[in-house]
Amino acid sequence: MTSEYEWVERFPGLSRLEPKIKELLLSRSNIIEVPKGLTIFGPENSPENMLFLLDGTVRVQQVSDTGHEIVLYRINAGESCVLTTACLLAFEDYAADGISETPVRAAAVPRDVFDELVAQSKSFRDFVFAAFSKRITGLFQMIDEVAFQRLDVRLADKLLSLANTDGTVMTTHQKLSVELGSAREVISRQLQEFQRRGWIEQARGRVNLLDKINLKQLAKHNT
Amino acid sequence: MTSEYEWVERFPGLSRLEPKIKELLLSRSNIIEVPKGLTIFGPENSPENMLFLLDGTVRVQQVSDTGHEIVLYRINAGESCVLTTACLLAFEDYAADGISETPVRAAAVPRDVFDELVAQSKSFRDFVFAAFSKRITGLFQMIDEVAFQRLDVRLADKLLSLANTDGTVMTTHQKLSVELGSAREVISRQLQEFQRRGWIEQARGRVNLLDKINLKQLAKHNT
DNA sequence: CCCTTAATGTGACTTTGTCACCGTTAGCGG
DNA sequence: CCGCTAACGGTGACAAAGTCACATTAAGGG
Repeated sequence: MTSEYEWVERFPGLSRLEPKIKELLLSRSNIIEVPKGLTIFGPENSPENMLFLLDGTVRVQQVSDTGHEIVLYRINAGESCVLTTACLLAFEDYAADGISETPVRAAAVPRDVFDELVAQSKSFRDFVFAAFSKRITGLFQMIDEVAFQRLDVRLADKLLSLANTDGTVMTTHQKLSVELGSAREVISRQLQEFQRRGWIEQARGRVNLLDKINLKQLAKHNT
Repeated sequence: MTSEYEWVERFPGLSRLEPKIKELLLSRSNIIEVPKGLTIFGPENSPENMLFLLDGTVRVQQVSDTGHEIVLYRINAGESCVLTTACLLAFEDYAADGISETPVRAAAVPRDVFDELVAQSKSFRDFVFAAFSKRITGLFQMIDEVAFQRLDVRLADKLLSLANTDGTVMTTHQKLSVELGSAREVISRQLQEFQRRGWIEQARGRVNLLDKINLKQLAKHNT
């Protein structure tokens, strides 16, 4: 089908590539499918390919030697694993895990092809560095939040960003604590406080956002 | 003098460059000198050049909108401002400040030359991505530390890494708090505790490390 | 030598994290 | 359908870290 063979068009930064480059990218990449919940890359199995996500999302998180976990960022459809790529090109150990949060479809580009593309195409270079830039800016902001932002603010923000269109968040307190690099009990208490204020409603494994206005009001000290 | 014209040799990753590429890098770069304490790049003045540090160190830090500050990393002699470069190539706002911590001498490479080098030289690409990789790994570790490590551990670690050969750290409590993204009072109290244990000795604007063994013992839960 | 300023000290309080433990609920195998 | 298990969430007591307001102390310039 068309969408498979012209996946490049789905990437805003890549659609302007020189035709010859597009050809190369398309011919030397493989479409792969990954079921939900799999560790796509991590310290153990360092990736041999750069991935361009066509469908689904990959959650990148880190496990501390203290046993704590924290979500670093997500890769969504239309984005690529640039940070992974840098590490795989540099033969450095990648310190984080990439886990498919949904079923994922992606185009896998071998590292030598990646290198060739960087060499030959200015547009591709721009794409790569722009992606880098975006991620790094994100990491800087994350450091700021973890170090200085109040937890209630961060939680409100995270709830809003994880919410479905109907205002529900299908997750557990435990998972929320990993999102923020906090502890489960702390999240539970904060959610209780939000509930007490009538901003949310809770069920096992789900949070319903009742008052997005106030949540946004609290969260806006952030974004 | 020789050192000026052959600065490339000082960079382990660059000395193996193709002679033609070295030529290009040397001929199209300018040696600049910056006094101590200047903001070399930041959100206001985004850099037009990629810097290769020949002498001195640049401290990269971030100012939160809450007024808090935190040191992200340092660029030492023999290293380059890759993250800055990514952001300048992508025309993104760089969220952090780069401040010369000492007098700095550096080779400045304009962005178009940088792009050309990336295009033409495999060795240069490897250098760039290796540098990226190192920084990103560092940022990941930093997130881990800020989120999960105890402050006493982090402080001991930081004192050891900032210490002079004679075991003195010339800095204030305020500056130490910025290093760790903490508060001055918290640092003061922690240093008092170290002093009570006989691990350090304090003077205004200086900390003397008396018992590095125990400090390392505490810090080793880290590194 | 005074006087300004940066550096440090301190107490009271809030927020966040930790630990140990509890009851509840969903899901699964028999 | 029952009972078991593992995941989920609740709770109190405490420790660690951050915040706020203010006091005290050195250093260095005029």
